[in-house]
Amino acid sequence: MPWSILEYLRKNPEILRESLKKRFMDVSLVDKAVSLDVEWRRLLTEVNNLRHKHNLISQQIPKLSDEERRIKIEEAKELLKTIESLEKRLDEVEKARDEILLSLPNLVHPSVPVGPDESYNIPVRVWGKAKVYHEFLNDFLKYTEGQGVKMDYEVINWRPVGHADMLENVLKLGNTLKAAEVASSRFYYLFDDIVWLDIALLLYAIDYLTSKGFKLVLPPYMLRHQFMAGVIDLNTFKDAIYKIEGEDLYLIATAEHSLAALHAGEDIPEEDLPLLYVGVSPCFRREAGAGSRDIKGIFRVHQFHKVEQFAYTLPEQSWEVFEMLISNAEELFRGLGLPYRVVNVASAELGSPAAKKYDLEVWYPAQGRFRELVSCSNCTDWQSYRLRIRYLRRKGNVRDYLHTLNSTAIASTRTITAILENYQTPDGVVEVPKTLRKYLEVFSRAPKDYIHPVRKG
RNA sequence: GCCGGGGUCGCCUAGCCUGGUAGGGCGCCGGCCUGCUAAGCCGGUGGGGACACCCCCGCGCGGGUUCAAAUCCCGCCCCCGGCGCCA
Repeated sequence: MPWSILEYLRKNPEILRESLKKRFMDVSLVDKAVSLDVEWRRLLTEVNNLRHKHNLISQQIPKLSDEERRIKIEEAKELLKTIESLEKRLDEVEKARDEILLSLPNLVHPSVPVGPDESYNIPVRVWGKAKVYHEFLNDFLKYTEGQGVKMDYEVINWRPVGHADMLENVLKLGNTLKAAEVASSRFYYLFDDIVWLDIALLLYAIDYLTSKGFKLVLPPYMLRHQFMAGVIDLNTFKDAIYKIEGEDLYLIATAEHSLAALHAGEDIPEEDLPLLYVGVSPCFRREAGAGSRDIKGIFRVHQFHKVEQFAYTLPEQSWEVFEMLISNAEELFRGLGLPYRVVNVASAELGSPAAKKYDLEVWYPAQGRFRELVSCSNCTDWQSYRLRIRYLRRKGNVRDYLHTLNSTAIASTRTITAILENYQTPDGVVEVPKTLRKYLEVFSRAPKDYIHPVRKG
């Protein structure tokens, strides 16, 4: 039972209340869970005692004479009626308790800034030299020095074209209007050089992480409800997840989901930990709560490709691995030459599974703001409890829930938008980041140095 | 999709027909013994509640029959083999 949340519920519910407060959630959930748990334990003891009585009678029956047997069977039947009604009550209480328990978010780590929205995110690091259009200079300084970090920049006097216009109207290598007609909005057709770019970005991330010892995985793109529910919370389910009609299958919104399910129900020997995986998959997202935000272009779409880092660790390793995952992501973006800041995400923006989250946000010169390209979370034992994944320590026969972590390595379409804004020149040409060239060289028709706008014929 | 075989406490396996407290082997943990190791012996090795004794639940999952289900019945999942279909 050493799931941290259940343990605190019984031993120190105040910790849970504090954590819910930090997330700006209803604290009364804890009190409900505590009283239901007390009631559950009381009923369980009562039922167990009666079941014991019934077992004793059952065991006597085969040894008795016919006459005595009839009497005992009647007695057992009477007892069963009482047990059944109590069991029904026990079952109800247990279901009610578990429903609350499974709806509780992870405990917020002490180092997480407390705040109701993303404006409370705290920048922890910056890298690179941002191209800042003079009209955006105030905003840029607000997001950097205004929040306590100093970032290198150069002021430019031409306004870059937004990524959506670059794709659709300047390079003419994407068609979201036709995709909207045949699929719906937030879908896209991409062509030629942008497709090569998508592939090269994936290869780049896969190459980097496998060379660091991560095990490469091509996972299932769909999961059963039971396993999906083990990885995400109800809100994510509602807003992000597509269901296959008529089947108990759900499209993954990230390889994280399949990678977390990879060891569901298993006990992993401690000497095998940490387990480091790099998954590559398409990601499907309903974006149900997004309204008309980022409706243009391919920044926020229903499907994209992503290379994902996933780790299973011992509880005492997870914070160290957490820093390792974000630094891997940072290294990838330094390789791409995209200027970024890393923020420690505010408590209310964490999402239920995470105890702490870093976002890596790249500077977008045409939009004049930082935008999230990487999300790195330590889910501690929140997912492993639901999926029943434990580590096994032979010394002392310890079996306990391990920690799971996940982080984007590279999400293809969003990274392409960042390249389109950061690598464009005033004449509409987009330079290909040098790191990607080795992954493009092998293809005869892939772009090598520049992506040029189509000339009007 | 159809037909047949199967799923037992980490692994292997007995029990199922003929209902009556789930047994054995291996591995692992702890102890005893021993100059050390090995062997040998003893105990433990699924979940939960009280945590001192103890008790309940657990044989792929979910129902049913019964005083009593690993065992009988129904539905589902997965694995193996055959047939069909297929990139």
